[in-house]
Amino acid sequence: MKYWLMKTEPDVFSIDDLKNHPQKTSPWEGVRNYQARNFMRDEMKKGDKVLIYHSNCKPPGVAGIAEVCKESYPDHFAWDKKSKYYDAKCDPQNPRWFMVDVKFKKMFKSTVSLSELKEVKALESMLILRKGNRLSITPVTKKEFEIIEKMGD
DNA sequence: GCCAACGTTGGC
DNA sequence: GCCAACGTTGGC
Repeated sequence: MKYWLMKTEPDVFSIDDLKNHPQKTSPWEGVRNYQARNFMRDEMKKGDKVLIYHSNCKPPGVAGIAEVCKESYPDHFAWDKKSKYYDAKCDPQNPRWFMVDVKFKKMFKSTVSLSELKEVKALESMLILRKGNRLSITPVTKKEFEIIEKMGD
């Protein structure tokens, strides 16, 4: 089993939105970055654990936990002209973008903020803490996941 | 709102 | 294939 961190802007889609979805699941649509796509398409498996990270908000940080409940399939929003994730260069016969579905697991009592994460020595190699990192999906180690989960409880 | 860091685009 | 210009991300 693998561990991941997925960023989302809570104004657009928050962990509360995930919790309130039918069956508490949702497709993770709209990823338009090849590296992040490759993680979803090739490496994310059912049952993998996911830290849900809220970005572009106060405070930024990990808000809770989800898990992968459906493995990759084409992101059909790419050819939905009404979607804000529409990509004119995409051909449904040859999908370019993929997504997985995630299921809500739990909300932290309070968000484990970015500044708190930065204070933990054992987390210093996390990609999310690197300056200028913009990748919206990053792998995390089991240890990192467990430390953050404990911080949130 | 600012701006540094990054990914993508497109001319050459 | 290089790289400048551009658009986006995201913390502050």
